[in-house]
Amino acid sequence: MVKSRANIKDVASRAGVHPSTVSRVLNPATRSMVSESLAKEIIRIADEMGYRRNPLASGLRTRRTYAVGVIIPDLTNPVFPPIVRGVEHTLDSEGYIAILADSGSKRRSEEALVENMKDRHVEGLILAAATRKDPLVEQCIEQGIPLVLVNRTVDKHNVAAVINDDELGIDLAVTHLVELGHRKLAYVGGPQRTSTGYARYRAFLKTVKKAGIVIDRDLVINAREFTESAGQAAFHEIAQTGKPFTAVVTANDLLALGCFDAMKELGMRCPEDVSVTGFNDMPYVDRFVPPLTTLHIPHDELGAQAALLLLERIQNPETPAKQIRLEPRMIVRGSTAVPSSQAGDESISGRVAETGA
Amino acid sequence: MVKSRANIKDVASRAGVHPSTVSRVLNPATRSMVSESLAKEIIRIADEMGYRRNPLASGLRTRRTYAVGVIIPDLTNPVFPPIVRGVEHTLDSEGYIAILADSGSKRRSEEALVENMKDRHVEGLILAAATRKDPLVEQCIEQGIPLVLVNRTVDKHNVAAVINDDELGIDLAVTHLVELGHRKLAYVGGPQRTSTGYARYRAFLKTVKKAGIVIDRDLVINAREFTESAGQAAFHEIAQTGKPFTAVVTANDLLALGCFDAMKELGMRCPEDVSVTGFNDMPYVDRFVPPLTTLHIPHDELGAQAALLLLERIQNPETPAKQIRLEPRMIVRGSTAVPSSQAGDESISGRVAETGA
DNA sequence: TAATAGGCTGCAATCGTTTGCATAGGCTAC
DNA sequence: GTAGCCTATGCAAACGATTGCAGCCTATTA
Repeated sequence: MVKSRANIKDVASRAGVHPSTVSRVLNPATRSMVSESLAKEIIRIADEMGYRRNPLASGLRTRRTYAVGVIIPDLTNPVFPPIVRGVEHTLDSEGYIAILADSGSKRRSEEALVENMKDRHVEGLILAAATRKDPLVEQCIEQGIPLVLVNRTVDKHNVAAVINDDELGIDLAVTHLVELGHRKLAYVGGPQRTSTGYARYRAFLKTVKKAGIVIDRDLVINAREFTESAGQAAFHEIAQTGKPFTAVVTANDLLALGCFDAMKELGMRCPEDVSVTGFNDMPYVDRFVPPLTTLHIPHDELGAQAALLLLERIQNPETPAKQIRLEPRMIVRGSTAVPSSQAGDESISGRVAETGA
Repeated sequence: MVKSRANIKDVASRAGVHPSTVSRVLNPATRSMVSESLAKEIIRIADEMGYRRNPLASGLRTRRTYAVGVIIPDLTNPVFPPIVRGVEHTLDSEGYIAILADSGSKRRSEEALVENMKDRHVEGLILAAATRKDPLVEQCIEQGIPLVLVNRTVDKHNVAAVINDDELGIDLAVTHLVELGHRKLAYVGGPQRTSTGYARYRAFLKTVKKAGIVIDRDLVINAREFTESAGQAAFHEIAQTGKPFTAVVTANDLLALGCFDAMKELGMRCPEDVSVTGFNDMPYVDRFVPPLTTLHIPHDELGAQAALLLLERIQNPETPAKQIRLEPRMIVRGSTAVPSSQAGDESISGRVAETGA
């Protein structure tokens, strides 16, 4: 404000050349057009004068902003900060900035946010909260906005995304429980409108069949939200069937926490009565009682890869829409254990009946 | 990219007027210059054509970007997401965007980030990680960049900030403990280079004196970082003195968690042997063992107020630099209790000696 | 030695808006 | 009826950078 920076014209007149020459020197792609000695001199002068390119002017002319929009459903959900950080660091190292929008409060629709981003001429968009059939995603694609999904994806395969390998994750969890000796498994899943909720649910059914275990469908509940209270309600619903189970696979740490809550209310102990696995490895789940056995997702990496993929697609819009799947890692903690000998029938269903009545 | 939006010239020619007239109509401040009927007609046409102002062109001319930079030390520290969310929501509702930068990885210095923001012509800056004497802050002020600190502030009073009332918070914690009957208090503080670390430390000494309690200075340790391991180390250091204490006031939840860890290592129980208070009320501290008694800070509100304050200062740079202090709220949970009768001397120091040897 | 090629640099238009100034009416007032 | 004023609009110059095109100068070649 006080004194505006030197502009390209200032540099030019100081160097005794035309502004266009300065522009060419300062632009790596066109630098070779200018004789080396002059280029060096101009660079020296520009540095000396503290010249910095004005991105507004430059962007106006070139229609590039070196900005991408990042839309997050809820930044206070501990899954997203590391993703955002990964995205931001990667973007920054490539000279891009991240315009962050949290669509959390329903005050504003995601459409409005995307519209806003478009107005700002972002060069691409990273969406962390797509649903399986997301009209917003369709819209972006139709409009030709480079788009990368992260964390969740859509059913159609023609959109770039960086996600977790849900099937592998569930497989690891189920295998872990089976190896401990569990045979009667329950499942608390997430909303089927999300790719994670859906994929983990499908994976559970598939993995379990592969392991030769027959699942009682009454012990499989998909919650409507990935929240503690939804997990709690789901566990109660499962317990209320009175059917025996020694372990619960959940699709998300928060759901697992909800299960903990429900178990406490029902007087059940984890892992003695029922083992529980989570998904995500949120911060501090190792400090809960019991420490949660869960699947670690490299969220930073998810974000970094998403940013990279987006930049690639910005460079070359014809790049086919890759789907990158990162591997989760099983973290065994205290919420899973060998099923207790008398586990199963009477002990659990008895307790439940007691409380449920 | 496919088809570029209608621009002001398109709208003008469709309306049969000069672009400047359209510009005036579309700008609330100059709308009254144009006859009402024509204005209405132009607006209709602009809407119909889906006209959207090009912020690059507009910004180039007006030197406004409606963008502010938000610099966060580490987004994965649970304190910051709600702040960022508060900031972002408020900015958005005023037509501004948030350019987020996480200075976490030391790869890039904060100076570089600020420089970057300046290059991007942000209209102001929100800094969440100032130290008490922050050269960066000085630099921003010198350069006349509207600046608001949030979460932490600097010693000088001429800079706008939205922070927590640290003194009140510590007062609440100490009062709570004293009311429970504690007299022998220890303190685990944070880095004195931060305003929070410093203010809480000063507040502790002051409050304790006010309460007529004499503090053994060996039981007061300021950790170098606000981390679990630093808290753990500090607690060990305190315990190693062998001096009696029944409660520890900490300057931060992470430090408190570190104390939990150290106590576990020393075979001490919380709250039976020693009560612990935290500061921040991070998510999930209610699920730890024991659930942490701490001070809740309205972080969203902190962020929202900071954004508001910044916008105000952008509007009118002459606005005096207000410091807004939000009140923390005491949340009593399981980590504090009445001191046990035999608490203090032998029991604790005995245990410590045992382990420490 | 003259023609030509090619490498450097300058020229000027352009990106889309904004805004000080000019001007054309219509109106009031004398 | 005309001078003067006010209002509504147009004009054109910015804002700062980029880039196709033109032109100059040097070097190469015949």
